[in-house]
Amino acid sequence: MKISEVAAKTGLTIDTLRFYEKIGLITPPPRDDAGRRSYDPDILGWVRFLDQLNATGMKQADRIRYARLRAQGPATYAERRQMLEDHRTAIAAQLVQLQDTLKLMDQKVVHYRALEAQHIEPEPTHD
Amino acid sequence: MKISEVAAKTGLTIDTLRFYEKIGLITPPPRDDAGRRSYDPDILGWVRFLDQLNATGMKQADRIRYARLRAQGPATYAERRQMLEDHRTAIAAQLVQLQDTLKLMDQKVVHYRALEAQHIEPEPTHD
DNA sequence: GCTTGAGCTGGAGTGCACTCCAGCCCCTAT
DNA sequence: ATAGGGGCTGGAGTGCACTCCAGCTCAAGC
Repeated sequence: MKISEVAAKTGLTIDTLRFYEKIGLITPPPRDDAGRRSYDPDILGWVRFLDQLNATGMKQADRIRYARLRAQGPATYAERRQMLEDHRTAIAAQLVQLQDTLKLMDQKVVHYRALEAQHIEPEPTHD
Repeated sequence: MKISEVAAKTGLTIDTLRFYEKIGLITPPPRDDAGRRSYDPDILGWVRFLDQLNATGMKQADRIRYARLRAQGPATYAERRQMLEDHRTAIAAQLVQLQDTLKLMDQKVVHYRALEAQHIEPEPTHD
């Protein structure tokens, strides 16, 4: 796959893909005769997984660490599992925070509706 | 309350409190005779609320907009309610994302445990 | 055979949300 | 009365995660 295809299918920009490669989130793909990146389609799943870690608040440094472990193969299974367990814990904490705040939003919306009913805007009169 | 007390009770730093004032998240408190900020304890609830919006992904610009509306009083009830409803929607979306990823973490942890069982690290032998 | 467009590199720039600093003033305790 | 600590201002600096750019090469279509 060309870099533009990977960009289109993952939603990242071409610049971001190259940036991810530079910082070690993506292993450098082989190049074609003209020196252009030629990706294995497997990259799509990996990029989407990275995106999911991103969207759930994992730091770049940790994603890089995970990517490096992954590149080292089976010897790092335990360490990778530990990272995922830690992230699971972080997600659980975020879920609590979000649920609390969701509830608060609902309460406040109800509260504001009551306030709005009391505070009728003085309409411009034309009589 | 002195700024140091507000900082201690909210978890923000003194610098951050002054910064929040500068950008309009906090209305400038009255000053004592020596020109030092003297906060009404009500500030604590407001700061914690801001923190909650922050922790659930609301952008600075939106928090500032909300703070400004709040400072304008009852005339902005409807607009504030709308902002909270929008944020509620955003939170709901994040919840889905987090739940999906939580599930994925669990699956991957199970997967890694299986892989670990198959890949027994060759221990250094001393015989 | 030349233009167009995609891709390449190294490096500079951006936006967000703080965070730190120098140099000053005031109040309190010794 | 003086030394220390807290607070003040305006402005510069930081860290993160990209994002953009100049100037180049290469391959393909007209």
